Amino acid sequence: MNIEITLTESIIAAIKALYNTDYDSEKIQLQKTRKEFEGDFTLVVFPFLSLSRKRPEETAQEIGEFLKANQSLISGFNVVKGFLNISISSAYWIQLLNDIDRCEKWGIKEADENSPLVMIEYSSPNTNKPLHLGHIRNNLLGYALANIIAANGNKVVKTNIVNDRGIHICKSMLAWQKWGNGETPETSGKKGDHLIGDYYVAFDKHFKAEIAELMEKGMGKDEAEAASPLMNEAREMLVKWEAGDSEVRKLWETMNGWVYKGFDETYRKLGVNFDKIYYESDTYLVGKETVLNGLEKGIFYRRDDGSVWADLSKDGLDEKLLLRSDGTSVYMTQDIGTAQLRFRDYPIDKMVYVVGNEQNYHFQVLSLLLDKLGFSWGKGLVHFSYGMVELPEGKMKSREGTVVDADDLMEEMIATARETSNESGGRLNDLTPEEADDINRITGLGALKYFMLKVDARKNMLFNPKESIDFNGNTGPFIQYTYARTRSIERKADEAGVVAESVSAPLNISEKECSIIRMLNDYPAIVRQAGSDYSPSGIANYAYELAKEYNQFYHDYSILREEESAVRALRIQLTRNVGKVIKSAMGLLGIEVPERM
RNA sequence: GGUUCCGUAGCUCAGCUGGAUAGAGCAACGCCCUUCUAAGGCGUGGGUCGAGCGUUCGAAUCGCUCCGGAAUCACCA
Repeated sequence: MNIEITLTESIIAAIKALYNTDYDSEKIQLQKTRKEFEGDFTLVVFPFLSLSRKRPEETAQEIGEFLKANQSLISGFNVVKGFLNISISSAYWIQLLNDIDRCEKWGIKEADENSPLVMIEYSSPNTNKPLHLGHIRNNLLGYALANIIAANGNKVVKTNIVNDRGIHICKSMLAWQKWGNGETPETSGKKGDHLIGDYYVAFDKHFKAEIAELMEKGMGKDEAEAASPLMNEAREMLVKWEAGDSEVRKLWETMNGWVYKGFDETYRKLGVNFDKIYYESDTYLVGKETVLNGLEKGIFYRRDDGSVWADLSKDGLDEKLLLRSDGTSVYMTQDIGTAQLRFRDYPIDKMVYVVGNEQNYHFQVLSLLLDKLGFSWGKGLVHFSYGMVELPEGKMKSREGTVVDADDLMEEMIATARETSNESGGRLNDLTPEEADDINRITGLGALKYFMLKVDARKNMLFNPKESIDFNGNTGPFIQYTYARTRSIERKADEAGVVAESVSAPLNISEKECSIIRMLNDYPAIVRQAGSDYSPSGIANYAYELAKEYNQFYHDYSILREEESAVRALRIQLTRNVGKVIKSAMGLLGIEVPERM
């Protein structure tokens, strides 16, 4: 039984007995007592003044006395102004710790056959360049969110829609044909996605040179862009692709294959994965079909020039183009097609799209369109909208070469972790190089992941490379370090043969221990909250708070050397459960924790 | 211009279903490694919570109006 619910019920009983009034449990304001006051929970009594017709202090006092007399869990209370601070007995907290200890997965609710199915789309890369910092935020958020939703008792399908067709990939293909001399990932030693990215850049370079040349000859900018032979060639290639030209298709398949191999490596390193991958080349035609279907049903309308539109003015939005006058599809059409295919493949109850906030409007429209087309989850789709990642110099711009590459960044983080562990006394020296590498990989990536996840996803965030590599303070490695300590203590306790299976009252526990148990008690609610708010940052900040609290405890109290065996057992048990919860919370975020570091 | 989001310490961020003296980390300064991992702990300084008005016993939190910043409003994706 949850302690807060029990207390709330007691309070309602007290109000009934003292003031003969039925009070709604929703309106009871029970909160955790602030650190500087004594007690565990605080009842705000201001709302009861009109019932008691007494001053705040007196009201709090009489409610406190009633509670103390009628609820055995309450060991005492004190009154400060209109605040009634209630202390819960040590016996209860010890019992709770035992319960948590026995529980396999504290705070995690597993799905069963009847659980709703949530599909979550994230990553969604283009195949013409490697993943960058913005994708990292997307991938980490998407993966963490999937874990959090699953931990709240939902079936989860992680999906990725790959943008594998369009003018962008034709540009890379064309550049490779012209200047590649048959270069492959094998011959060049480059990762496939980087190789293709290089040709995309090459195209842009030559294209710009062409424009400059044409403008020198007296053309305007738009005119020059339209006349560019290079761009026209790319467009021709796209037309050939759409027509199914075998040569173009073959090249497309080869080059995309290189890119996928590169992406797979990046995803593996980052620790994210997918259950089902969709390709835009498979979905864009379905989208067209679905839109034409909608047109027949009168959901959409056709203009004189042949283009197809949705009128959303009744929903407070504008009109939206769905098919161009030449019959080709636009972004929105493709998303509709992808939705159609997904719905065929899975009994989706809820759809979550992890996509940047620059597309807020797009998803508002998509939600309405899917609803009109009869998708049951259309209206309630969640656009998990996250802010952009900015650099100290400003925004990332590929043209200005300020893009932070995902692979490079991960390598840099791991290298810095290696340096840091060497500097701090060579603490990994007794391990094999492979073991040490693994720990450096875990902490380096942990620093990166935690840095990205601790910030409220909605906000634009500043990524300062120097600061992110700092492993002090509110960082992933700090939490990992705390975990490594708890594991170390457990190992030592095992060696010494100390048994800490169960602890029983009577035992007076210190305020610090009590405070940590209270934090462990909060974990299920934190997971629930993160699930309903779609907020990985809530879990991240909780993990930090818990780690910090334990670190202070670690410094202030001896754990293994406490003479009294019951106290020692309690502290080891506490340590074990802090470790368990940290590992669980970090696991939800997709961050590994090392056994030592 | 319309819509949406953001504005909290020098910097990066928590806190936001209204509650007590607004919290961390970084940066600065001073302590603490013969004691379970110093990637640590303790302490000092630093704030008109963008501004104003309103609701309330009580506002960083809710409402309105401004001011600043971002995104979006393409037959681009």
